Amino acid sequence: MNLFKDFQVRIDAMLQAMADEGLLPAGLDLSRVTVEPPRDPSHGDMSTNAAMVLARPAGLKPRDLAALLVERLSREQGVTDLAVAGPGFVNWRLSDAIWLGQLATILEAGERYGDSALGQGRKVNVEYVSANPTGPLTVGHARGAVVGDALAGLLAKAGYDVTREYYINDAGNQVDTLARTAHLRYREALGEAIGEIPVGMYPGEYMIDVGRALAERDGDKWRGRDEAEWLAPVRAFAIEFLMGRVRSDLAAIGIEQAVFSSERALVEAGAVDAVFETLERRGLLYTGVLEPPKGKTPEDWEPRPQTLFRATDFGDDVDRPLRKSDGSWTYFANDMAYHLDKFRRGFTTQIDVWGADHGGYIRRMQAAVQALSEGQARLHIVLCQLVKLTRGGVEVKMSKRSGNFVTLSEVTEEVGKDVLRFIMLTRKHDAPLDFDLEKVLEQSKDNPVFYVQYAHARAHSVLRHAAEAFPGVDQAPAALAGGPVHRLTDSHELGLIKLLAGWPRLVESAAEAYEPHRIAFYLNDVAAAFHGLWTKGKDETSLRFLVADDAELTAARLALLRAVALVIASGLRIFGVEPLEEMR
RNA sequence: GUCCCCGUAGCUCAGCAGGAUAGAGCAACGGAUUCCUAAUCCGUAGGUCACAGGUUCGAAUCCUGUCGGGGACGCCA
Repeated sequence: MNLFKDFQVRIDAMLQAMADEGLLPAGLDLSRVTVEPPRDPSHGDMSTNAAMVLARPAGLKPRDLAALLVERLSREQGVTDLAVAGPGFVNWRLSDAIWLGQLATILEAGERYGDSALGQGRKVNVEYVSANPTGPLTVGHARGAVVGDALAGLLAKAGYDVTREYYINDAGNQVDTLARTAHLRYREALGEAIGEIPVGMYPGEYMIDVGRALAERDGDKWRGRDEAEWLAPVRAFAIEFLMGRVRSDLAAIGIEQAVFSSERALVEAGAVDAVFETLERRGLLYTGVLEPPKGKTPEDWEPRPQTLFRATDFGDDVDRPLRKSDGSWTYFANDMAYHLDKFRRGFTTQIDVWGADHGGYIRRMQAAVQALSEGQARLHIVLCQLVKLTRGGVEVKMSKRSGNFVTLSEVTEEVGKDVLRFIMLTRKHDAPLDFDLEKVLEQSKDNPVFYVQYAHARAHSVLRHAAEAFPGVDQAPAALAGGPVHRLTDSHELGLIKLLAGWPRLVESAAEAYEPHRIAFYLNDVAAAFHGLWTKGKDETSLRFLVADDAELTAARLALLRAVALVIASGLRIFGVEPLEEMR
C-alpha cells in the first residue's frame, strides 16, 4: 500500500466528515487535493495542499481551514510535528515506527514491491519498433524499441493488461523495391554478374544473404521469368527473411513482442474498405482538391480531386487523402485500418512509439482514431528523439542511403543488452540522447548504468560477507522483515527507507505520464543515497552494515540492504536489465 | 507559410499532471583510503528557469506573443 495514497484517502474522509458536520459546504470538489512529499525534506515527510485549494470554495481563510485539518490529523496514529506553513500547507512527519513498517512491507513484497492497481487490468496496446522490413534494425531503431518495451513493462507493473505489438509495413512500394533487389541478388547468387546495384534499390550487403537464401530454397525457379510471376513470392520470401533477423536482433536485447500485425494482411482482408465504408457512412469523406504542400513544393505536383477524410473535424490541420493517384490506398488509409483493428481487438488505450521524424503525423492519426472509434479510443504517441552515436566523443556517421549504417546487433554485441537498454532510458523520450560507445562501458560514477548496478552489487557483496560473518542471521527477506528493524535509528538510514517507500508512488506517476526514464533517475537517487550511507561507515564505524559485536543491529541493517537491492532490482526488471550481484 | 518538439548552472540534463529558498552529474576548487568493493563518498562555488505579458493564494510548469534551435508538411513508410 502506498502511504501517500493512504493518507490521501484519510484526508478525503476528514474533509467529508467536516462537510457532514457543517464546518465545510457540502459537495466540495476534492480532486485537486494532493498529499505529497515536500520538495524540501526539512518541511516534513508529508504535505497537503487541501487548505489552499479548498479555501476559496469553502469561503474560509487557508490558514483557518488548515488549522481544522491539523486538529483532525493530530488524532491519527504516528503523525507528528504537524504544522501549518507558508500560504497554507499542512505538513507533518510520520513516526519512525511507520517508516520501519514500510521497510517490512518492502521485504515482504520482494520485487513485486511497487506493483500497482492503477491500471485496474485495463487493456493497453503498446506498438513499437515497427521498422520497415527492408533491412536490419539500426541503432536509430534502438531507442524506440527500448522505450516502448520499458514503457510496456512499466504499465504492466502499474496494473495494466499490456500487449506488445509490432506493425509490419509489408505493403507499398518499398517492399516491391525490396523484392526487385532480392531478385537481383538472387541472380547474383546463381552466378550472374549483376554489376552495380541500380539507384533506388537497396544497396546494403545484407541483401546478398537474401539472394543466397532464396537461391538455396528455390534453385533457378525464378530466373528468366516475368516480374509479374516472381514479384509476390520473392517479396514474401525477402520480408520473412528480414523479419526473422529483426526478431532475432530484438530478442538479443530482450524484446519479444506478442503480436506482429501485417499491413498487407489487413489490406487483403478488406480492412481498409471497412474504414472507407465506416467513414462514408458517418459523412466524413468528400471529394476535394488539396492545396499544394507549403514550403518546398514537389516537382511533380498536380492538383487533382481526391477522396478526403475530414480530419479537420477532429483537430487536424488539413483533410487527408485516402488514395494515391494510382488508385491504391495511401499509407495513412492503411494505418487507419490498423488502428481500427486495434480498437476492435478491445484496445481503447493505444500507445504508438514513433521516431521524431513522424511528428507531423500525430494529429491526423489521433483524428483518425477518434473518428473511427467514435471517441471511445485514445491514441497516445510517444515521440522519440534521435540518438547521437559517438565513440570517444567522435560522431559515428550513419548513412542509410549508401547502405552503411551501424546496426543494432553490432552495438548490442559491443556494449551488451543491459547497457544499451539502460542508457536509452536515461533521457526523456523527447530529448535528444548522446550515446558514446566508450563512455557507456566506463566503470565510473559518470556512467549511470554502472553506478546503479554497482549499488546493487555492493549490497549483495555485503550480504555475502554477512553470510560468512553472521551465519546465525537468516537473510531471507521475510525473516529480515520480522527482525529487529527498530534498531535502525540513524537519520540517513531512515532517509533511505523513505526514499525506498516512494517507489510505488514513482511507478504510478511514471506510468501515468508514460515516462519510463523517471525510473532511471529514481534508481540513480537510490544508488546515491546507498553509496553515501555506505561511505559514512568509513568515517563512523558505528554506521557500518556489519557490526561485529552486535548481531541484532547487523540483522536490522541487512534488512535495509536487502530492501535497497530489491527496489533496484524491481526497477531494473521494468527496464529489462539484469541486476548484477557481482561486478569484479 | 502552417503545425509539432525544445530553450533551466560553463557543459549534459532532472524538476514528481501548478507548490514553499529551482536540483543532480560533469568540468573547477578543497577534503576523505589501517575499515563490508575508494569502481565510492563529503564539502565549496556556480541561476534574470530564452524574453515580454496574462491566468491565481502561488508559474520553470498552464495561456498568448516575440526571439533562437530542431523536425514535419498529397501520390515515402
